[in-house]
Parts: sequence; C-alpha cells; structure tokens
Amino acid sequence: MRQKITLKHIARELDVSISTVSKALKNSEEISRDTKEKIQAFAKLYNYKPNNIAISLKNKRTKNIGVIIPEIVHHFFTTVFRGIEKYANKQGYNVVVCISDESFDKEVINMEMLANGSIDGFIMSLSAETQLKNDYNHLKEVTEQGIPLVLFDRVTNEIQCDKVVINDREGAYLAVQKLLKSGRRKIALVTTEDYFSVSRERTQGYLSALRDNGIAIDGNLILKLPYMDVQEEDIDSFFDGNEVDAVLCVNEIFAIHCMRLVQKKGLRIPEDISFIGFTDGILSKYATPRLTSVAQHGEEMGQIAAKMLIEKVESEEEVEVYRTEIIESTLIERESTIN
Amino acid sequence: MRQKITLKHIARELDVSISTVSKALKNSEEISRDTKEKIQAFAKLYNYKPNNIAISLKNKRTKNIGVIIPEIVHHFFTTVFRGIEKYANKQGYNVVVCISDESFDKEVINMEMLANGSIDGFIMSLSAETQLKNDYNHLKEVTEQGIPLVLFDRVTNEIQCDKVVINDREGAYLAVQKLLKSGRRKIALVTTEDYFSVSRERTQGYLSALRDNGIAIDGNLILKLPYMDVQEEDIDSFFDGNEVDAVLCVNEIFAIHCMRLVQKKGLRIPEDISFIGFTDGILSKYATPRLTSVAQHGEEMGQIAAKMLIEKVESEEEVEVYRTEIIESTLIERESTIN
DNA sequence: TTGTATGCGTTATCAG
DNA sequence: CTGATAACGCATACAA
Repeated sequence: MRQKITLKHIARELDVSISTVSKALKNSEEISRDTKEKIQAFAKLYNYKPNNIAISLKNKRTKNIGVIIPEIVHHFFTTVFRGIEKYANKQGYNVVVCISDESFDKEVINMEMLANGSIDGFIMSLSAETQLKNDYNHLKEVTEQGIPLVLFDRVTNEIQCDKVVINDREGAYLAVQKLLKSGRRKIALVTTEDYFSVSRERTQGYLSALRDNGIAIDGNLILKLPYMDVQEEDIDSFFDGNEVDAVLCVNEIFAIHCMRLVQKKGLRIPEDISFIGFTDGILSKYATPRLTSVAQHGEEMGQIAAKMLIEKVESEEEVEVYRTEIIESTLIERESTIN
Repeated sequence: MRQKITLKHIARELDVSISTVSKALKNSEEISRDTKEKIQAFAKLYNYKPNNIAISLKNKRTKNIGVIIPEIVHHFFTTVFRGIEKYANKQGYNVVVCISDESFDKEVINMEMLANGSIDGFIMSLSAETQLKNDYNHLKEVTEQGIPLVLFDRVTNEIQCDKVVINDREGAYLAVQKLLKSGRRKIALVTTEDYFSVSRERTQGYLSALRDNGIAIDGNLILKLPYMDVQEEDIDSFFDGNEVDAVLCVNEIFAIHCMRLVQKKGLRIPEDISFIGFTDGILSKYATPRLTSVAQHGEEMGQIAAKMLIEKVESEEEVEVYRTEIIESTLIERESTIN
C-alpha cells in the first residue's frame, strides 16, 4: 500500500527544503529550471496531490458547500440537488448533503455539525417542522457568524438572506386560468396545511384567479390533506360530497391519488374532470392520463442557488444586500386537461 | 457579525495557555476545578465549537464519507443514499455526494477530488460508461492508497473490496416462477445492454427459471432497450411481432412504458398479460395497475454499505479480507399479476 | 495544576 | 535561487 506522499517526503527524498518543493510545484519563478524539473518529475512519479484538509485550514476555505434538505427520496428536491451539484462541481466545490427528514431537531443538529468549519456556506429548504414551529434561531446563528446562506423553495421572511423560489402564486393562477378557459367552473383545490410557505402561495394564486374571474369561492372545494400519509378515505368522501369538474393539486402525489380514486368512481379524465398538479416530476410524466402540471424548474433553481451562494462565498466584501430570485413557473400541458 | 472563536481567543482572554483551555474543555482531570469552570463558562458564553478542519488535519480522519453515484434523479439511488446518510449521520459522519452522470471521466475526476484528504472512504456504484469501458484503474489507485471502498449494486469483480448487492439473479428467478405458476408460458424479458452487471444477473435468473421449468428459451422474446431514451416504436414492434402473456422488465421505467403501450393495444393487465418490474420505486406503486415488482431494498443496501465502510475506516489493523453482502430480493405482489 | 513544544500539511514572508 | 520560520486550530507528550 503506497502511502499518500506529502511535501515533506519529497523534500527529504530530494534533499531540498519543503518550501522549495512547494514553490517548485507551483511553478514559481523563484526556483531554477533544473530544480523545478527534478521536483516536478518526482512528484508526478509518486503521484503527489496536495492535501485538501491542510489547504482548507490554511485558507479558511473548504470549497465545500452544505446542503440541507427535508427529504431526498422526493423528485423535486432531487432535481434541485442535481442543479446545485452540477454548478458547484463546475466551480470546484464539493457538496455535503444532510437530510433533515422534516424534523426541526435534525435540521439544527445538521447545521451545527457543518457550521464548524466543514463548509463555506449553506443551501437549504426548511423542514416542515421548522416551518410549523416558526423558529429560525439556528439560521440566525449561522448568518451572524458570517456564513452565507441561500434558502430555496421553502423559505421564510424571518431571515435576511438570499432566496430562490418559484412564482408559486403565479403558477397556481395560470393553472386555474387554464381550467376556467376550458369551461370548468367548479374547481377544487387539494392542498396541505397552511404552514408550508409554498402551499400558502399556491392557495393565494388559486383564490385570486377565481376572484379575478368573478367566480365565487366555495370553501367546501378546498381539501386539506396531511403532507404525509394521505388517507384515501378523506379524498373519497371529498369527491363524494362535492360536485367538481376540475382539480388543482399542490403536488403530484395528491394528484395521482385523486385521479386514481376519481377514475375508480367512473369519471373520465379529462372529459368529466380535469387535473393539474404541481412539481412535474416523474409521476406526472408517467401517470395515466399524463398529468398536466406546473413545472418547478428544480434544476434551474439549484443552479441559481449554487451560483448565488458561491458568489457570496467568494466575494471579499461583506455585502449586506440580499436578493430573492423568483423563477417563473410554467404550465406543462398533458392529457389530464382539455383545451 | 460575531466571528468564530478559537482556543487561542479564549486563552488570550482568560490569560491562560492554549493547552490549558484545550484540556479544560475536555474536562481533563489535570485541570483544577476553578479553572475548568471559568473556561467552560466562557466557552459556553461565546459558543465555542472546535474547528472540524483542524481536528481532521490532526487526526487524519475527516469523518466524511464520499458517495459517488451515477445519477441522483433516480429513485433507487436516492433510497440507497438515504440509507447511507442515515447510518453515517448516526455515527457522526457527514456525506459528500458526487454524481458521475454515467460518465467515466466524471467518475474519475470526482474520485480524485475527494481522495486528497476530503473523505475517509468511498461508497459507490459504477457509472454505465465505466462498466462499458471496463476500466477500473481509478478504483485501484484509491484502494492502493489504503482508502476503504464499498461498491454497491453496480459492482465489478476486477476490484477487491467490500461489496453489497441484491440477489438479482434470484429476484428474476422468483419473478419468472411466479409468472409460470400463474400459468403464463410466453414470458418476455425487457432488458438493457449486457454491460450492466445487474442486467446480466437478472437475465441469468430469467433464463435459469425457464430452463428449470422445461420451457424452451426463445431469443425473440428478449428485448434489449437502450438504458436512456427509450423509443416507443421499438417496444411497439416488439409486442406486435410476438405473442406474449407475461413480461419481466429489468427496471420500472421499462415496465411503465410497456404497460402503457400494451394497454393502448387493448390488452388487459393482468388478465391478458402480466407484468413484473424491478426496482419497486414510486412508479411501481402509483402505476395503473399497480406494478408487481422485485424490491431492491435500497435503503437497507445503503445502511449496510455505510456500516461496512465505517467499520473498515475505524478498524486500526489493515484487514485484507473483503466481504460481499448479498441482500435477498423480494417480490412485492400488486395488481399487474394474477395468482 | 499549568504551560511549552511539537506536529498534522500547506503556504507565505522574509532572510540568506 | 533556496531555505527557515511562522501560521492556520487543535491535541498531546513532556517539562516545570
């Protein structure tokens, strides 16, 4: 087993000083051609690579970025992560990922673990529990220490930092417009509890689209489902109790569930009832019928978040100005709606 | 902005030496109660946390593990990652993820980036291109440097290291058995090119199940699809050209595609034709009909991989014995098959 | 009980 | 052109 070789080894072997080796390997003008060649050849032969940890300690820069997301087995977060990783990698950064598992405590623990020198900045999306508790002290801690932070998708106004979100309200608005234009009038909304920032926004979009079109809002047509562990009975009784000709769901899982049950009841999609979902993940593409969906542009979101973060990390001056990037959402029309 | 505080700061502030502070914070017996209390109180007040990088440099242990996977927007890898992250986190390790994007070059670059001190060991699944080229020098490099490596799912015999795979052959065998037991005789296999280790194994299982049951093997019933960018026409003509009453697909995407087309042709699933897929991801669960599937137990696989790796990382003696853990695959029966 | 010195691997400054 | 030294933050063997 060939041990990792260090500057010291090379220096000893070639009978020069460590600093000479260091300079030679950086092709410094200070060092004579002969010496450089000798050292470089030796280094190459033994496959010398500088130790990242030592460099990090010296530079106080790790070239690592920390990503904390609520869940990874979830298409949207996965695409965002992809965008982050792609951009970060191109800039020579590595990505360390922690999953908060929608838990406040894990989110806090993970942040603290990483905040002690392991990373140069954070990209994160808030856990459900954090949003519910509305407690953001761990984020404050971190930003006060001067560690850059970029929040995406699930964000909060309580924290001053860069953010990137999609225009959720607009997305919902567009979706409802689309449904109205195709003649639908009894449009239901299937959403989560209000403490999710995205659900709130989407609900707003839904409501204002109806309002702008002079449609009375019927509270009975809004179904709130738990974020996890959807009970089919809840959906079932909702559709039994209401006459509905179109449904907007705040995520694709809800949409798939609803479509299945509604089809079981003998309704045809989209002839009898239209469906539009959010997220536009793999389920939307492969559902039967294929689901019309508001795309969240996860990968783009990730790239932008990474770009914002790295800019902050690499900017010398402590700029105290924070941006919120809003990505326009777009409607991907498929088979679950009519024109 | 409160800067990160170090031992040196505390020492200076309290007019003691750095080592006294260091020991006091470790509650060393050497230090007097008074001094300890004073130092600990001060440290707590200023929220002192040791710098991970410095500790890594000192200990030559980063408490980071590197994960290199071909793709993250893919349910199986995502569940494996979940398992890795869960276990690693519990043991105080962080996970840095790189995506090879099925590219040999990216795999190599990522490994080299991480092998220079950033991580204590690797967990990886080979990229498609790597398997195609059959070139594993980058893995050899790393293992020769004494960096522990665990391969999962997409593995190779060329490298001596710990491995964890599912019993793909057995899984396929069981699936075919199931189909035979329900009276099916014209069983098709939809697979990828041979250079994927998993496809090879699954094909073996398919063939031996047929053989063991005295069914003649019909090469026409084996459809090889490209791993990416499936062309629906290929599937279409396959089903037009062959009479088939059951299909085993080596992944769920293939299965979904086939089911959709077959249904379009007017066949009923499972009455006319049965389907079994591999992976058992989100698509299998939400397909119509729900897809019977060979579960790959991704999370378990990830946990085991992480456990194996951390054991190696933490074992002092250089044990030159490598294990291959084989996880039994199980058949999840749903609506796409009959009894 | 406390402090000094040394080292982890690297780079930068300054002296020779 | 080359090398000694200090520093990054921490831990520890050893000295006082």
